[in-house]
Amino acid sequence: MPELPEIEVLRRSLEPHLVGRRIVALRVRNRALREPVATAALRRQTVGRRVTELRRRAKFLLADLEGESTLVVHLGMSGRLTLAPLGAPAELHEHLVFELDSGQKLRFRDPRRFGLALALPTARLEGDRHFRHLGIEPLNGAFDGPVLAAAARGRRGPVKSFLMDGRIVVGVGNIYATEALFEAGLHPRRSVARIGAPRWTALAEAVRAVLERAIAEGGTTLNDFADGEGREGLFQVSLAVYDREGEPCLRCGSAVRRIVQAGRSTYYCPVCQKP
DNA sequence: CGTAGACCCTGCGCGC
DNA sequence: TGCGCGCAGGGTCTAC
Repeated sequence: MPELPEIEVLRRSLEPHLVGRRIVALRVRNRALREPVATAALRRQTVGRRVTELRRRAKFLLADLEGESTLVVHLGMSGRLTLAPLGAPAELHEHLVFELDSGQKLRFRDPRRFGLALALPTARLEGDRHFRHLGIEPLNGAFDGPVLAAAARGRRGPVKSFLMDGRIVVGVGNIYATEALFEAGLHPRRSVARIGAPRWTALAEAVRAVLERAIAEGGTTLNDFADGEGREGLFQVSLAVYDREGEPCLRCGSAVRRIVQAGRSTYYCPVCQKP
């Protein structure tokens, strides 16, 4: 479900409901996520503490808590975090419930269970194995063409895989990698060894622009994305090529093509995006 | 070292 | 209707 824009939209929607609130109880209904939930440690580092800040790193949502601890949540493919009144009945696949002193509860629902929830000492976040390898944030000022070009030096392989490699740049998943390549006029199979400085700059700008537009539109709701208050995104109507196989390219009218790279669908315009 | 593929899991839409 | 198949927004581990 979620890439960087969806997590950022979720973060903004949850922020006013979580910051300043205290977690008063944690219910673990199913601990079999991507990594088994360490129930006791999670409870010890969250319950009784007030949320001081809600942040995002890559596709992780980070709730800093009193006492120098941070609740880390990753939504995987199908995860969802929503607020509900304390008395609301549990949903199917509602694995974790954080009860708040506001009379609301924060529910983590994830049918496929590729998601993740853990708590870490705030100071140890960056060194933790989940964060250690992460690359640059694409909405940072430091992200630009030369940064991409430098990261690509000595590498081979298709530019789409490069864009989706979190060790290079974080938060860009299958939808937004596909869209950014269209916007930059780059064929997804183009080798990173055959991209020059101007194209790297165009690509960095395309990544940033696509992500920012998606955030402004509330994210992309293909099936089930919603923010913390259940609002769906609108960016799917702005998608230029993703999930549009056979439909006309919005720029030139050619039929959009679909290929599979590293097991994932890629869509592109055979005219606007040259190999 | 870097890259491709399998795999984790459930749900949905499609064709038969 | 019901069933099987392919596919889905992520990440990690293994085999080359």
